[in-house]
Amino acid sequence: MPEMPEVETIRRTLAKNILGKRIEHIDILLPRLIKFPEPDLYRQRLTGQKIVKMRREGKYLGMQMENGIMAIFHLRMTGRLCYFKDGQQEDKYAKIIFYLDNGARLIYSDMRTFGTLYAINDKEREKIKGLYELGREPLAKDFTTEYLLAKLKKSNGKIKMFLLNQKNIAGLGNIYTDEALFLAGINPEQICSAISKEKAEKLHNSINQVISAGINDGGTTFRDYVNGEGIKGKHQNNLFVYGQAKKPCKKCGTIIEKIKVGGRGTCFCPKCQKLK
DNA sequence: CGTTCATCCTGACGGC
DNA sequence: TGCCGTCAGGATGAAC
Repeated sequence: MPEMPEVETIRRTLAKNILGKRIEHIDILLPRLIKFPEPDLYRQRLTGQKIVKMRREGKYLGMQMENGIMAIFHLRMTGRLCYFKDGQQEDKYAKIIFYLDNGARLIYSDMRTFGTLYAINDKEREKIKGLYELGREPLAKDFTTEYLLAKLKKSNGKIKMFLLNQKNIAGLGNIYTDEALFLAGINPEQICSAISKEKAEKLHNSINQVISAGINDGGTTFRDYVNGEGIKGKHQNNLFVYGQAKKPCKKCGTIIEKIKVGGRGTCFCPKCQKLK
């Protein structure tokens, strides 16, 4: 489940391997994953181009080409983008294959095929609604307590859903949302507008803390996630609540509960995260 | 406009 | 052993 720390780890591990390489040929095994432009034009825009920079915005991964085109990937749930050395066997869910000029391949694979791919110039950003509507992101200078508090005051929904909404904060998913709420001591069903300034400040710090811990651990691997070199993350060993249902809370020993909030599985400690 | 809910898809797992 | 239902979860678009 790639969230910001996972996508950032993929960005870094791919940059090491593919910057300066040229795409010689593209195999499109599942064309419907390419949302814009049409697959033929997608191939045309990227073939022969040199990869000059790797970017990331929220959970979107961007591969900047020398002709100004940006190849954008959103991995959704089970997408993977990995570098395969010459002769290395690809996995069975390979969907889009980029052949590079050193004999290696960059392979987009996806078991559940929810991922989305694009190739846009800088005037076409509105083609990807989720990208240009992204909120500010954790660890960024402009992600302040004031920004968070102002957004919270305007929301009548539950904090869990608020944090998952990319328009509010870019890059959080189910894992880091549950973890941040635990660290801040906030119940996932808490109504946003009722959250105090003090709690908002605590939440702001907790979000930054869990995201940087996730990046330092190279992401969280629960089932599918691997980085750009096919290696699993380590943050699954450092989780407080996500995936810990029926286990004792690491802070107070109370049994961690799992409930549904807005249709999403949600883990929390009923004692550390009391509803106010 | 804000919020909620079903939907896309495949595989793993539990119950019987 | 096999069949069925449920769950996993990011984003989108429809419905309210």
